[in-house]
Amino acid sequence: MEKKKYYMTTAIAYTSGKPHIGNTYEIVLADAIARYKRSQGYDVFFQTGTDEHGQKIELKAQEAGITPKEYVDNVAGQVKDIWNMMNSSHDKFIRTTDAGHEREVQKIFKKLYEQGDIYKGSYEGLYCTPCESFWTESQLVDGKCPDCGREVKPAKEEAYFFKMSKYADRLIEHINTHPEFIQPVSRKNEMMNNFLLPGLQDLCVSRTSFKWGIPVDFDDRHVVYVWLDALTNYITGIGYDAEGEGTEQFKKNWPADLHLIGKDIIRFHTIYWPIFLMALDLPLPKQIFGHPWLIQGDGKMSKSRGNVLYADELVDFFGVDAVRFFVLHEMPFDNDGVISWELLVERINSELANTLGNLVNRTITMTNKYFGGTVKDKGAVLCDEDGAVDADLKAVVEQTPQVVEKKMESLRVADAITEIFNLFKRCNKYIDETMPWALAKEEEKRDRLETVLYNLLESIKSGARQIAPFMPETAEKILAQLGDGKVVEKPEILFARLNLDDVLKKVEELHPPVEEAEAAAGKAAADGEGAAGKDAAVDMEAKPEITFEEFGKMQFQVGEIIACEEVKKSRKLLCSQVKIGSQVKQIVSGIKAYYTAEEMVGKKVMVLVNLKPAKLAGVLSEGMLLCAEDADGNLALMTPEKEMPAGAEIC
RNA sequence: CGCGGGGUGGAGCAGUCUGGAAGCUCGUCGGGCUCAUAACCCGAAGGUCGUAGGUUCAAAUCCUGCCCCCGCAACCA
Repeated sequence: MEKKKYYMTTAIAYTSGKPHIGNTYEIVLADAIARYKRSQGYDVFFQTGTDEHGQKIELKAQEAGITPKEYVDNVAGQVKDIWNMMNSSHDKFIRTTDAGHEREVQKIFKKLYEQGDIYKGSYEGLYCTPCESFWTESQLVDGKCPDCGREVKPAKEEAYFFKMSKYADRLIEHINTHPEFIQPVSRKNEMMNNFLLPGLQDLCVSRTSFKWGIPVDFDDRHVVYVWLDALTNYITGIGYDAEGEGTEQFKKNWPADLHLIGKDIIRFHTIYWPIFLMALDLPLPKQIFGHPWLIQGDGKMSKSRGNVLYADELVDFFGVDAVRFFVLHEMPFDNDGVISWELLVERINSELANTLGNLVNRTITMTNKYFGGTVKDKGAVLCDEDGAVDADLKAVVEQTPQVVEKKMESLRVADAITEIFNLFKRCNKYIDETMPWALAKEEEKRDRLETVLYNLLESIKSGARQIAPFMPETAEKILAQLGDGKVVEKPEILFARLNLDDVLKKVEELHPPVEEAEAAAGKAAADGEGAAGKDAAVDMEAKPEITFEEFGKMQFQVGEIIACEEVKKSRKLLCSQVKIGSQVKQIVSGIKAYYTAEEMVGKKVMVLVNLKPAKLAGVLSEGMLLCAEDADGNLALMTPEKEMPAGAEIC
């Protein structure tokens, strides 16, 4: 019988920087699904890759003083390394800068243009020249540019648009008749209510404002804008041809069985992508799963606190499979999951070291101790109770694959892993129920003892084979240790128990949080106030040296706050009237969380006076109140240490 | 009225669509066991399911108002 094909993809990673653990989660999840499907006999093709065009990358490269291509080559290399390190078993890694992809995107663009789905139009809107941005009527603040507060004037910019509305009805119909199309289902309504039912706007599919993209071949001032470029990787990667039939591989694999993506881009995959496909007269993918995000549990992400988590560092600490296990097991189906050093250690100790590692270890030890490493199935039971216990263990072993399959079918990977671990827990319980060490004391119970160990070994092997898609290396190690007929003499510890304090200490050494800075700044602080020790110092990245002249450009003065109110519709802003000499300036500051409007009034504060005015939340701000900020973002206003009049220069 | 997610024993979550005895993991306490990585097994304590109403024989679950958190966007000037 021919194997059923299964084509799945991840989103392609945007190459603006090194992917962190949250990005890495997706590839691990995809890989687990791919491996599972393969184990089920599917002929899987698993594609991942990188999305490498766009203005942001152009800018990043410019900052780094290299070409965009050099920049993305570098990042794409990092992405590949991390994916490989995580043991991703992808069959293809596509880059949107691959020549084949670029050529095909041009052909697709042209085809859609020629058949009238893409038309040349213009971005009509209100243009702010200094900001080089278009705004709609509704975005304006007091009729002016929301960014800089200056005048805008009507302007047009040429652009290509895709006629979304033409296919909307067909898409709505498809979504309604294919309830499994969007996963989790809760997202379906969101898409329908927010975008489809109110009516789709045509999508702008080209840009002229930057160059780093795929040129529109018949109009090279334009570059293909991201979605048409990125989404099409799913078909170009397997050999789609806009002018022909495409490769055998394409014919075999399309439509995709699963697009695995983050919940943030569900809209693009469930609306734009299907519509593009309709326009190309291709069948739609069977399922799109918008997985939740992994978020950091221990406070805000902050480099100075060393809690931005990257896969390679976690792997250094815990090993690939422990990290794979954690992200797969800890991720709820439709809620964000939490990751932190503490949680990692807890899970690794409890599940991997205690439940699984220890089980394998104790089983092997007993097999060696009592039978020199080899046991056979003697089928011996001493009483009815023994029979019942054995039967129960076997039942669990036999049922687990089916339960796991059910979970995996609905993409509930975390639950599937839980089921497999229930099998291991059942094994631990079995040891307690049968008490091999007691059996070993009586010669006439030797056959029963051997039977017990045989059952155990077989059960663990079954569990190990099932855990393979999720923890491939571990599964292999367990099977190797249990051996075929003879267990190893000295079992290697699979997962050592970790001490949380040791781990945290090591983390701290790797990311010196405050200590070093404290030592450096310690002296200054010590003779200032008596409150040394407790006060954590803050380290920040050094900025380039400036000249005295540059410093002199900044005008600092003491200001007195004579009135202050909250900015409506804003969460962070207070708007103060600040008296500086004889004039009064209006200054908006993001300090609502730390000061109330009332307590602001009357304060003498340090003001940067000659900062270019800007609008914040539609309110004009004509300067800046200076604050000190600690590592947690707490703010304290700077005030003169002795009484000074409003307007006094600070120099 | 910007968009969205969430508030369930000390911690992290499931359960909510399809009302019907409040569950999982960790932690705590007590017990058992000693083959094992102070691991394993059993038991217990601990919850007004954010809050106020409503529907119902029955609400964590459905409806309405309110409070509080968190992302994104915006606005940390």
